[in-house]
Amino acid sequence: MYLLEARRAQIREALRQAHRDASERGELPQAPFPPCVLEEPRSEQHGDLATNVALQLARGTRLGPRQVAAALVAGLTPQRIPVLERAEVAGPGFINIYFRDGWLAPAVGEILAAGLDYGASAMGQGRRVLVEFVSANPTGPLNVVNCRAAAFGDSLVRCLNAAGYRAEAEFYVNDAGGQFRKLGLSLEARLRRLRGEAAEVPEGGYPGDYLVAMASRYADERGMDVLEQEPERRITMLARYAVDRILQRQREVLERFGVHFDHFSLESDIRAARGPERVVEELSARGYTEERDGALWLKTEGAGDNDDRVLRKRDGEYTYRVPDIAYHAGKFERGYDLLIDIYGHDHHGEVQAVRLALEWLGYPVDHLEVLLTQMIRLLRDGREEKISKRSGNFISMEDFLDEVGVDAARFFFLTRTIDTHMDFDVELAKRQSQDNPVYYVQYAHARICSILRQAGELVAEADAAPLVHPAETALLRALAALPDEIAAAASSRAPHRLTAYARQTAERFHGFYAQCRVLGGEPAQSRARLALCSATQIVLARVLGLLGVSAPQSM
RNA sequence: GCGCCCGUAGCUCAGCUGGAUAGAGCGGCUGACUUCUAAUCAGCGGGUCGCAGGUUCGAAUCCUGCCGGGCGCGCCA
Repeated sequence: MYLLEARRAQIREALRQAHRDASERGELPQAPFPPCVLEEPRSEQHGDLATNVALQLARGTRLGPRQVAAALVAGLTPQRIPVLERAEVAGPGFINIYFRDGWLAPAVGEILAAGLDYGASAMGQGRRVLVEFVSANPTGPLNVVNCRAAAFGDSLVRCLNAAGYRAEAEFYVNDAGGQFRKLGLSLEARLRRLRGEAAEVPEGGYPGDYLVAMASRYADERGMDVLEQEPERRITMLARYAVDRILQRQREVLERFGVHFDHFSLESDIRAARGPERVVEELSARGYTEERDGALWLKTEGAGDNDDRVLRKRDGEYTYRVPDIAYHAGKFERGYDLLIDIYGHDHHGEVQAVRLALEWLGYPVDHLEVLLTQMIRLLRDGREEKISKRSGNFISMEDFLDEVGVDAARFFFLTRTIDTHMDFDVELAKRQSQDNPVYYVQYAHARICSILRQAGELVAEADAAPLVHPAETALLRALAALPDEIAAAASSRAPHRLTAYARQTAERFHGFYAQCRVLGGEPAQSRARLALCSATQIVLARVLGLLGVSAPQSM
């Protein structure tokens, strides 16, 4: 158990004891002891930890909160909590708790012992989680929107794993259906133009330049024979070729971005396994479908959706949502305890229908969490640009990474919650990449590495007791908070908390650095500060690792 | 019209699931390098938390209604 957690548990137990004693003496009414939240007050004048339990307990009684607080404070004694300095009632009934100097020192040893595992917890209890994200159509290069989802999803997976879950990352590939066909047709048109025919990219197809380049490459590699094939066959062949190429390129960019996927699931495999047929048969057998106007509908209206949804079109084809449902059914069958989907907010209208279908198929939909990333509005020098593969107009992830850099890009996206509607000006982002806070954090890490190099000796363990300077304790406090931060980032699905934490920790280190000389001082103090530096280096490297950002040894 | 999301400093955004005096970065202004990396530090200025009600000891946070914006509401994905 980490330091802060141990202190909280100790205090909580003492308060519970005090509550029981006071109840027996008749000072407080008999009532269950509420969940007692102990947090770090915003102002250090309010102590090292504070709680509002007394305010909770006083609710619904005739007693004043301060009176309740006083009864509880009586139980906070140095006998029960050796490190306690004092506890007092404050404001409307808060209990503020002050510890003796040096109470944070043990954190240093904890961190040095744990190394880069520091902050890991068993919160997730080994539960298996599948996180699906990006899942971009394999019909064009990835763009900045995918970049945001990639940064978020990848970091979330890392946080979950650090917090005791067993999380895996999955990419779903829509390599079948209507868009797949249109990709094939678009490539065909490019190939024909190459041969001098006046072919046009079909309506709703993909007019982007990347298919022009791909057509030349195709011709070089395989010639034009494909154009003599039967229409359906050549469309499929070309689409397959294009998807393979594009997916390969997507994987390379994601790799470069530090985003790792454990699984790629293909829609074509799901179709080959007759997943869509099975879904439709099962839903129909259970009475959730209806034939109407030559199509087959899922009866979602009135069940939480504002309309019925088509499953099978009049032309006999399945709508995209059927393989989607089959895919999710398959994910449940694969034995995960929790499924997390990360989609763009433009897909949110589809979520309810898929959830309903899965529920009707008997799957535990409360184990399916759908997180929606908000839209990015793309600006270029203040003017709006439409981002769409189909319009062929977008900023590719590759270009973005070329111009802004991997670390700055990841940090940039991870400072925002996924709920913000971002106005994203590429020119501005490029200009500001020099000012990106990521360098502030990395610089702190590099500075520490420099000190440790010069110290020449490895600090394995040290007596951290001499750390009493305000800048030292402020830094210690930040280091001790990492386990809480990781747990919170994982459980609230909010890895962006860690960018704020990283920045704050770096800030405290820079402050410490400016005020406290590490090398060449009094030996005991110097050793303690060296240990503190070492612990800080571990914490920064750990957080940056969870964010997918590099931790340079020098800058 | 209906659904989801957003509205916090000049700009870009946090605000730990209801706590004490609302924060950061950038931009603006002052200072600090013969000492472990100045990509740093110290300081100044900047706010009717969109508006109006409600819930309670206590609201940027929860509820309702408005106003403004984004995205959905395809037999496209």
